[in-house]
Amino acid sequence: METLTVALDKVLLLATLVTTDLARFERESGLTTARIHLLWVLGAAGPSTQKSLAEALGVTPRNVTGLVDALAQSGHVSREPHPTDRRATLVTPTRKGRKTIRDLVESHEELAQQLFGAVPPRRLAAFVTTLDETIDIFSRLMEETS
Amino acid sequence: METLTVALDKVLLLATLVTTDLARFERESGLTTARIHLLWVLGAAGPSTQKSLAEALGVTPRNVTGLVDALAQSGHVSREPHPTDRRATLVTPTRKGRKTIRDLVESHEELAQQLFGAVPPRRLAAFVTTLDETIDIFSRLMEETS
DNA sequence: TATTGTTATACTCTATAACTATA
DNA sequence: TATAGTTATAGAGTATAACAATA
Repeated sequence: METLTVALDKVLLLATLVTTDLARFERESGLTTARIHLLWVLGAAGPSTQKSLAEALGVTPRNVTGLVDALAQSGHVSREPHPTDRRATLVTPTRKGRKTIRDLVESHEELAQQLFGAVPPRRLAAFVTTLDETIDIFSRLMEETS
Repeated sequence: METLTVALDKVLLLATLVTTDLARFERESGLTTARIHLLWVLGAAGPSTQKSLAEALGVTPRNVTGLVDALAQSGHVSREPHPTDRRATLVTPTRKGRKTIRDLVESHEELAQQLFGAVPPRRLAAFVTTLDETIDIFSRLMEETS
């Protein structure tokens, strides 16, 4: 039973370390977590309405208004007219925004390599497999309790 | 290289799942993350000055004032006079606060068992070992870049 | 002179509700 | 009538700066 607690502590520690790395990107880019998250979604989905961003981020449309205001102010996105729906706007990354998204992807890949690059491939495979099992168990637990 | 990205994605997913579980505790207790964190530290350290809480939590003393105000209002802690330093107060958990801390510890242990209880012991040992390596690498990386 | 905790002020993220323009 | 996005308002967490009481 003690082994179990040790393992969870390590997962929590790892989660903290990953969070810390994201914090570093925030400092360097001058952006906040919420704005980075919006840019990340925008990078994956392409120009989007604020409604769809609100759904993807799991926040209210009002909140998206504020985030887009800030990202427009800092020059990362612009509001473009929707081609067919005059009520809607298409939030679109600017050149600066696209560069930030590229940096974010690179930082993500760099982290993956530095985090796991030195682990022997055989052990890495075992790690991924065990993590898969763990996540399966965890996911079922979450479904039961929610 | 692709395997690396997959592995990091799983760690991020796991971190999200752990966060989700904490959110459940928040809903059930009516507390927020910041207040739970303070209670957690208090449970580990015992009655503490606000200064030491600020250092443990990595926030400003002013912030602790607000968190202790809220936790005192909800009946989880009280401000007691410091026995030797009349400037300082000893933030002390009430009976209700102590119960919440016990629930939090139990929830933590329960999570550990549900998360890892179904994993065969041999695999669990491998998991912990691999995670140790991973965290070593990650920690060194963090030190270099900070 | 240094330290503990407070008041004052401000910014970010988040929410609900009411409203405007458009579909 | 329904939807996209806004203004209005509010609460939580965070910060810096100035200040009081005490060390």
